[in-house]
Amino acid sequence: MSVPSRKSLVGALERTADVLDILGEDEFRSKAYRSAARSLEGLAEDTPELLARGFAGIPRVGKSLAGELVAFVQTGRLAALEEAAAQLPPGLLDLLNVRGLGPKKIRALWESGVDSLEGLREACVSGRVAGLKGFGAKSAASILENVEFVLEARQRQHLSTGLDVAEELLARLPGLEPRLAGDVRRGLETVRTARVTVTGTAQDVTAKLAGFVDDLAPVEKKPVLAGTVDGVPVEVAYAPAQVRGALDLMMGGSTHYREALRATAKEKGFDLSGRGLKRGEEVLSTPSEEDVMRELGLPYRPPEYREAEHDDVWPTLPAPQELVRVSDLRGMIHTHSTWSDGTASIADMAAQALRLGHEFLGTGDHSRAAHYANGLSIERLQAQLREVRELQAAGVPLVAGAEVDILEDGTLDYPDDVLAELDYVVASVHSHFTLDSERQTQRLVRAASHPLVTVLGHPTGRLLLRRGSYALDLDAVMAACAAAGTVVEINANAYRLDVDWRVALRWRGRVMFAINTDAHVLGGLQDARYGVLMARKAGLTPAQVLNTLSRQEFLTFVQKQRAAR
DNA sequence: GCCGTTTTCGGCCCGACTGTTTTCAGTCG
Repeated sequence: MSVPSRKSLVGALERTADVLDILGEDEFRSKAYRSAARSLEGLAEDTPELLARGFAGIPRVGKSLAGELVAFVQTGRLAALEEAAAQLPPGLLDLLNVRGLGPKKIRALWESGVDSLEGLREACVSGRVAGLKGFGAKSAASILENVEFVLEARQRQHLSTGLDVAEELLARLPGLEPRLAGDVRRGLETVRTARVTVTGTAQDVTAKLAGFVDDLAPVEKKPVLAGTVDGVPVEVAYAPAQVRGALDLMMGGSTHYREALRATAKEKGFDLSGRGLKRGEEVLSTPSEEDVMRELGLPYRPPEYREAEHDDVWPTLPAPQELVRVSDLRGMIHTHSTWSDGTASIADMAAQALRLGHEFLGTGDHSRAAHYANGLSIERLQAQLREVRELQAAGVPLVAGAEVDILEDGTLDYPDDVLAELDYVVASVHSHFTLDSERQTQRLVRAASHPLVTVLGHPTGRLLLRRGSYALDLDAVMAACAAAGTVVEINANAYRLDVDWRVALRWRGRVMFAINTDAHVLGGLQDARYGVLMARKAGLTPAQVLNTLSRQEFLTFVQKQRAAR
């Protein structure tokens, strides 16, 4: 049995909290599990180091939980979770993903006979939900809509999840030249399957993955083995070296691109499939994707640009080697600390950013309206500012900022004279998600046009696989950013990836973007990777990304931006 | 379940919104 990653420990603790909530246990007990999960998430060490010290000395993890975690690592079972989960139908926890449903409502639904998403959909349609105590026609309609969203989303994973699994596969397939394929290779924001390709045979793959991939089995008529890892669908496609190029192309997706390429090949008298490029009965030698394209007389299209949205524009976009990379990011701006709802101090966040090879950190804690996130009053903001200036004097490369709430009317949560003291300002929406499109648009346009706003944070508020954008004319907001010289955030958190890369692709060259992690924990700074993948799909070069500037250049940029307004 | 501590047990983030109620429970950020 493999050692569970720290991420799966976090997942197990969160799941325990969810189950306890639905069972109606002491809410503070479940909160303890949840805050222990947050605490583990924020650590830099992984499971072996934590096990070595018996999970001792971790904030919010006491003797009892430390013991449970040790047992979990050793046996793969979390006693508290198994005991609690045994009392629930297995499909019931999926209801937690439905917006508007919390533990209490889920319990009520369960008591009325609902035990799965499908059951809930049926109960909404039949009118049973609307008749339940505490529910009504409006909530039944909204629940139905959200259930459909979740049922659709259930087919997909966040990019971070898919990449974690796919990279674990790569590590377990040494000697077979393993490479990423499919959605994870193209860096799509959500993925259906964690897919890799190898040079070899089904036997080679099986020998290396037995015991790691569950239910590993051949896919009919394809050179592919499929299974699951932690419930995530995986596929490993294999081919001899001579046809590896065709395999990589065909397993590289998207479906749209693959089908178009097959059709073009057919027109030219070829047959292209995962088993190779054929002309008549002859299988052509195509060890690489480039070889296939050369035989077909077609230009090579980089994986980043293989979505339908790229069809008309990709030849005009920069070559992959010109696109922004993680190593181009010099500043990690829009980050949180213990001053608001982060788990690490400013000094620790800065040290971590430097360890990761970046040059400076920008603070960006929540403003006073964000009570739930321990948002900073003006007095606390100014105290934080003093701490930042002291750290700067001690040589820590920082810039001082804040993530300031955009209020309902589009004004900001701090007065201008306070904002002016900051080195930069990120303005974000965290409330009033349900305004109609016209008011929401006016609100964001007003904020984006504010003379002291540097960056518009996560512009649509979407949470991938959970909820879409609030109602909004996004192009009107982007136009306002272009007019005011306001930078648009590509929030790199794998659950947001907001603004969408398709929008960035469309507005590329007209507005500047910032790839921001919005990190609340030390490990969150590494999410920059996902934002970079989005920026690459949008065809962005370092010059189009604000935080590729040095600290001094960044400060100069903000000064010029303010002066121009 | 964790924490801080008056070292044994009480407190644990909180205001706004929604849809249901008929004064509020549940959810969200």
